[in-house]
Amino acid sequence: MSATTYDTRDRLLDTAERLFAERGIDATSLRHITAEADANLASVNYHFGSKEELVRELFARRIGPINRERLDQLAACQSRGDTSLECVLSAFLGPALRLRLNAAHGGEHFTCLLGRLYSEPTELKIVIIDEFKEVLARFNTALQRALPDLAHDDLTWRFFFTIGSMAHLMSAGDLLNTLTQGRCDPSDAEGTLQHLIDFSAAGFRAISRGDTP
Amino acid sequence: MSATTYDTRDRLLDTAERLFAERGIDATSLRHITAEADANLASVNYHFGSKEELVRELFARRIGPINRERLDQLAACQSRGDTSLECVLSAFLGPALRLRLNAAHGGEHFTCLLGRLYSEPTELKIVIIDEFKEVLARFNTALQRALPDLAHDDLTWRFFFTIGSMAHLMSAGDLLNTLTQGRCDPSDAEGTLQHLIDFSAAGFRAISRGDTP
DNA sequence: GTTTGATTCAAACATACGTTTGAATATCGG
DNA sequence: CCGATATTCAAACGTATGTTTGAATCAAAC
Repeated sequence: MSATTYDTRDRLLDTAERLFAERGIDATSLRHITAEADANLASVNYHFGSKEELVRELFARRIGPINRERLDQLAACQSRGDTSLECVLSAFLGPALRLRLNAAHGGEHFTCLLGRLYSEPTELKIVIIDEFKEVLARFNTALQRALPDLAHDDLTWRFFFTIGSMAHLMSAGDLLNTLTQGRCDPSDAEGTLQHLIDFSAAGFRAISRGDTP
Repeated sequence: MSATTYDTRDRLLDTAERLFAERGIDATSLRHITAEADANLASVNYHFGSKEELVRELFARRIGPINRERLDQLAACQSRGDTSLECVLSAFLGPALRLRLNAAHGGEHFTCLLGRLYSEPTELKIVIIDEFKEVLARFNTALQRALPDLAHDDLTWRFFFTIGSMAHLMSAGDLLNTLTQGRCDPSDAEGTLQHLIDFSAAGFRAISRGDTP
């Protein structure tokens, strides 16, 4: 493979990522992508085989690193002897929220795509969720250790709510920024993370009236 | 307009709602909708003018009632003298979460669509958000009244997180049900509402370390 | 029973899509 | 410089989409 190969391939991936985030996957045509990437229409099928494979590769190249960073940070908490809820939440939420800042790696557009994935009906979701399951399991036990008195189902509900807040932040964060005229700015990853951890940690520690009376 | 008119129109709306929820709007063709609704292909354009108008009408017929119910319940809290955070949250979240139960009105499929709307790039969102803005403003002041000591920006962040949890529940609630093998079941609207209120209310009441040190 | 208007229907239209093809071009080891 | 391989390119293919059309069917009023 020559240098040009990688160039076109990566240009296609980056352009597709941006356009998918802006207009949605279905609504973005290969002609649109290749036109903006200064590539030939056939190049997508040459380099990836099909549009679906392009999408798959696009997600794969980002999701792996995020989940690895999550597990790394969780391990760092534990080796540091810090089993606090805040540390676990930071390990889970931080890598995803910081994606927005990785403009150098083009992560800015991907956050939106990833946030939207949770609610999209595509079967691609199943592949992603599968890879996500191990991370979910690990963090579940870490959360249980941080909250030994919380009923297991309550923990599941609250973890789900936290993921919802995170996903909403990723997919609709720009809307929040607009509506508040910049007063709440999700592109400040550390401040956003702090806000979300404050909110979520308190939610996790709430006294449950749900179904354990 | 004869009775048959309404029949076909409503059959189209209901079928479209279900298919859109299952496969997404873009991925659902008029041929698929009309075939499944036992209607002619041209009937969509006859009754609605275009696919986009069908979508618009589909959202309009559900969103109005939800927001009206929200404001009604909020007014009920206030006339009852109950200005508690829980009452406000219940007024906001309840009508949306209960939609899933309104199988009689076909609301079950719409929750998924509505939840997804928050993260979809369609310009349809702008129309919906506009109608949503007044509701948002009313609940914002109600929340401020319930939490007089909370900084305004903190309140905005936390309201946003709450909406994220709600949206995630609506669009991906089935996933939670599957992953927990039915232990966490979002189709039990009242139980779900209680869980979410517990979580969110505690999050609202958290001591902020965000940007007001 | 005929007329009028609303609704359905089969067929066609134009356009856009993802994919394939086969020739042209670039790249690089020998 | 040559030959092999990798990449680009313009063009076409087949299919699916949303929309339009004009005739056929229906319902009810006169």
